[in-house]
Amino acid sequence: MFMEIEFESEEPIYLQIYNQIIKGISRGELEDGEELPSVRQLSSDIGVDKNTVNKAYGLLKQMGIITTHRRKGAVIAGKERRILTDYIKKKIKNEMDVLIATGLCFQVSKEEVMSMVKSLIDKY
Amino acid sequence: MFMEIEFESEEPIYLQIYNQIIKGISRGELEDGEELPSVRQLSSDIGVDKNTVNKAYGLLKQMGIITTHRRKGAVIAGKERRILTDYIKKKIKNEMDVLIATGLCFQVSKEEVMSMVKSLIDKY
DNA sequence: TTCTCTGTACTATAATATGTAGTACAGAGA
DNA sequence: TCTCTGTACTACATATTATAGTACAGAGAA
Repeated sequence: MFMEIEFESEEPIYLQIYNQIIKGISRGELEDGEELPSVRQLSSDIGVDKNTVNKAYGLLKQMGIITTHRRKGAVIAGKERRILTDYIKKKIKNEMDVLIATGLCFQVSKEEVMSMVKSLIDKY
Repeated sequence: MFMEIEFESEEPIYLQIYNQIIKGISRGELEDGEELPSVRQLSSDIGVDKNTVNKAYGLLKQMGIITTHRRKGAVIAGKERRILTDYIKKKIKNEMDVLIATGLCFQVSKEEVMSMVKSLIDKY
């Protein structure tokens, strides 16, 4: 599991960690039941504070994406535990809408938006 | 031009203003050369501080979406001035990628993601 | 048992983001 | 001259982000 953190990015570190684990699962690089590095291990590896990693893990746990154990650490939850709630669905739709509107506002055609999305999806 | 602000939202007010103007342009409700309400007017209308509205307008100006004049106030810029920079394109792609990965992580199929995007685009 | 590693919960500090409030100024136009 | 415009300040309060250190209970290995 590689984890690339951009410290110059405007995106908060804990969100970068969160997003990369989400992408890792979607790509199939992280499988159900697979153990993630411990909070202390990962924070040491990428050179950030353990509270920052813990925040990302806490968010993943809250979303039902990982489970945590006293000794085993953080583990990718089974597919059956990762449920798309109305809250998450609404949030995705709303953010997607803003991105589409931004593209259209900058003269990107509807066809170009669709093909951009398709090429992104095809990578998974 | 209607502007609905959700004060309970986790989305900052200045971003809500920014996004709604973007959507208004994409929907064709706001046309090239159309005058936006002044900073003082809009802040009074929606009940927020003028600095908050000014922040949204400043962001829109920086993106080339509006131009400002001493007397006329803020005006929707012509299409030819709204240029999709590499920075914006990269940002849209990156955020779209995260949204897609989140959907896939929660068992939404690729087909469902595509049809969700299509239905959102079709509204414009 | 003892030891180590795990998530987790605290406190504290610092920097940055967000929102509000008030004041002020120069330019444009009636 | 008068009014309205964007804009630039200062000041203040709160929230977010990130770091740092300490501490504790549970799980498992020795």
